[in-house]
Amino acid sequence: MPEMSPGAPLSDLDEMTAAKLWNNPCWLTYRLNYLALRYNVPLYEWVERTYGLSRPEYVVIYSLGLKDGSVARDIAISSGFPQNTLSRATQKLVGLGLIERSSDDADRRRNVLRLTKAGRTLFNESLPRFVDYEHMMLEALDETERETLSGLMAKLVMASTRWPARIETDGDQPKKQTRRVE
Amino acid sequence: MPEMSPGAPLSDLDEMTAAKLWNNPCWLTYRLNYLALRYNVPLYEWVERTYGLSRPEYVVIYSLGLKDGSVARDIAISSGFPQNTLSRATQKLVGLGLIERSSDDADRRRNVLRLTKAGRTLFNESLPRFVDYEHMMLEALDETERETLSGLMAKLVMASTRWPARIETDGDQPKKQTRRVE
DNA sequence: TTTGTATATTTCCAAATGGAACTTGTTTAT
DNA sequence: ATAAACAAGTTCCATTTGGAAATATACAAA
Repeated sequence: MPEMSPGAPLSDLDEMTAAKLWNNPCWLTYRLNYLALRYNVPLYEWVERTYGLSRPEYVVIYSLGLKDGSVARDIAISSGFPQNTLSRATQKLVGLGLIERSSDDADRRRNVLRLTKAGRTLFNESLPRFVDYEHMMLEALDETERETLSGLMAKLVMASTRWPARIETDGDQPKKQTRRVE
Repeated sequence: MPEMSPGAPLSDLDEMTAAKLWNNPCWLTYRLNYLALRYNVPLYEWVERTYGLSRPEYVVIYSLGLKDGSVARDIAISSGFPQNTLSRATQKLVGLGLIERSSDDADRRRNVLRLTKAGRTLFNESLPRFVDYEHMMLEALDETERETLSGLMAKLVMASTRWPARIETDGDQPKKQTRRVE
């Protein structure tokens, strides 16, 4: 179990953040969440301010930018947003003329989603902000380190299909004395 | 810019997830979000089911478990939840007898939060689930790789204090043709 | 002092959220 | 074939959320 206690540069972190980073049995997952947050918050705030789109709405645009002609369910699975949230998001984006929806002839339950010209333009125009911010994050590492990090994270992702999506409750004592109060 | 196209084991990923993982200019941040989600969803669902506590409520418990005697603001900064959400969470936890709140005599704006015995018990009892899940995630790596990953993520975290919390809008064209429709 | 600014927390409220039920279409089993 | 099970998407609605204003305290400057 690796542990790091860096010398100087944590001075500008508050004590609790420092504790969560350097003195946390779940070092990996806290760092994952912390770094994800540092990225998501400024970028999605920028999207909201610039285009008036919420995070799930932009996620639809981004997802179709990477793989056009998908269905809402694919976006739900790959993004973690629930289907009804994405249903609302696609409705709004159709209204804005950023995507179009056409039902799949082979299976008419499926609504195939595609970027319109305007949607593709928005994607092309906004993507560099995301890429630039990520590049700035990676400036802390040299090229070799970036490749190492990419490889290690890829290993985790590939292993992730074997991780349980649900944690079972202990069969024994229900132990629910704190449930339901109010 | 590293890129990975692993041979076999992505077969059980759907196509859009695969595109986001292996064909995404923002490989780092998508993997961060993906791995964080894979961890957060099952664990916080388990917490809700087992203790009836929401994610921000449990975050308060966890934060105080790592650093007791903090104030709500420390938890907000280190967790990313807004202060009013944590204010509500602490109120509920006080009502449940899991934490206690006492105003700091030196600065009476500050409400110092501490775990009660029951809160400490809940923390001690639940922590192993989080630790075990993280250990399971790390089984994909050997000890050397874990240390490398820890070090690389620590480098990013230490650099993060220099990342902007807000992305400025281009001074030039306002370009807001998609704002406000409905 | 007094006045102004900053900080910690709470309250207000309009909007977003997501679980569950529902609709429509497809597949499987008998 | 027909019924049951399943799947994609939507709607309903009670709850949660978080931005912004309000409150209370502290600190700094004139």
